[in-house]
Amino acid sequence: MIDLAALRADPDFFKQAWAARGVTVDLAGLLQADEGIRLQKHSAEQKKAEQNQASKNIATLAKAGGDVASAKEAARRLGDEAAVIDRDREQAEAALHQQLLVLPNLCLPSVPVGPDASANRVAGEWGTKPTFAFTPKAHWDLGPALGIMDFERATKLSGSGFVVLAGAGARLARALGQWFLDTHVDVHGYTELAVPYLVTAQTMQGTGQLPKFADQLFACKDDPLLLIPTAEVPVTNLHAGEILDAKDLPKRYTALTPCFRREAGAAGLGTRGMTRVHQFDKVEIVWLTRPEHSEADLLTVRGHAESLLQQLGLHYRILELCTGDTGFGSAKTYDLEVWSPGTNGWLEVSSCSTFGDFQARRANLRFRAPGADGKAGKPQFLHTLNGSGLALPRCLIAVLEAYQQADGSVLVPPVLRPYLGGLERIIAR
RNA sequence: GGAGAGGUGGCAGAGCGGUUGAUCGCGUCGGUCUUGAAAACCGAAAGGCCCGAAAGGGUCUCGAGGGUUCGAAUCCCUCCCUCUCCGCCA
Repeated sequence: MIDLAALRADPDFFKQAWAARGVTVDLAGLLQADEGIRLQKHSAEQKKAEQNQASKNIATLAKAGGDVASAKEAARRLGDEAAVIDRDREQAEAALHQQLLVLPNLCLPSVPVGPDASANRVAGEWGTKPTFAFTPKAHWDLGPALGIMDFERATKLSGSGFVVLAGAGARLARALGQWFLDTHVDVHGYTELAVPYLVTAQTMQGTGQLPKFADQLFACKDDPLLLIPTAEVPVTNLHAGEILDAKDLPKRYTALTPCFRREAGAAGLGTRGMTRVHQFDKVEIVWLTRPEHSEADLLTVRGHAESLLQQLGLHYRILELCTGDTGFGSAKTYDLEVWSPGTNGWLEVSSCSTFGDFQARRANLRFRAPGADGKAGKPQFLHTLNGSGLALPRCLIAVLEAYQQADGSVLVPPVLRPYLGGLERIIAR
């Protein structure tokens, strides 16, 4: 949610920032609605102030034994008048609120301006593309051949867009998740959380999935709960409505959860294999931090995700998303894309973003820092960040394809072997 | 799912329908005292919004939403949550 007071103060700034994202907003309409609401609020409050005063007078008058009938009538009228104005105002406010909820965040000045993904900037590259003395296979051939990946039976169970992992494949996926989590906790210093996978609509609104992206969420039939599309949702909302102490910031959490995504609009999911599925596991890292640190913290988050890819020995590149490709709530995003030799393309395995105070406003995430005078300062919105660290299926794909051998077997990256009981090579069986 | 109890400020816990946005205590912060600390004493301290350059003024908030009333933390209704007991269950 954007700051309405800031919009009021400098509409042109917002207009330009939204234009950079390719969004046109009816600023005049917003400001007019805002102005009207504030006028209504003021006049209703004046009526209420008069009514409150009248009520006090009635109390003293009644104690003195006077006749209060006409005073009551006058007070009632004031109350009724205030109620009429309030009703109108509440309607206008709700309408304005709905408009604000679907407005995207502004990008930071450092974000490259551009219309779409073609304008994203490659901000770095690590490692080199592996070379093969044979033609490397794609994971959708490799996996089934090794007996560790079963698309047909998954379709039987759940329809298209699902996968069953078996044997060493299932264990390799689990190994990735465990190792990601352990690294974040033991090396990077995160606090691990195990969170609900079903959350309320309000929680979804806090991080920005609702109301705009309702068609991407799985919902329960008989309960008002929704399946999380990422751990970002429950983790970022963990402290919703709270005022945190500045000395407790930054809060740094990590969690491994399944992610459920309808991928509506991606006809047939658009891709073969398990690059895009309705359910996948992901380790997420989330920061709640002080506003002045958030842009620097974003690089730290990205670094934590990168270190995993480096230790896995996977070639990857860093994309700095342009204004037109930056997600709805994000102020700045880096994507990490890993090289997939089997498909000769890049796979997004991580997206690291700072949201500024956009989510904090929605979820009412605040902190209190000591003021200049040493006294407790006013509560203020904190900043939220998150990054995938990392998404499991595409890492699994990259590992299988990059570590495949001429005989169809796959070497296990050394860093994962302890999690696979020492297994060094996955062989068809 | 059934029965009962309850939801008040960081915590604990009062609160006849009328200066109660809220007693007291603990904790927190500032100060006095002290070499320093503790103790003691003094003092400060909820949040949102509106008007205002500011000073200040106003309004709303005692789980949420409605209702009764001139006036609701206090009365009524609905919902949510917590606790205890029972049932079911990984």
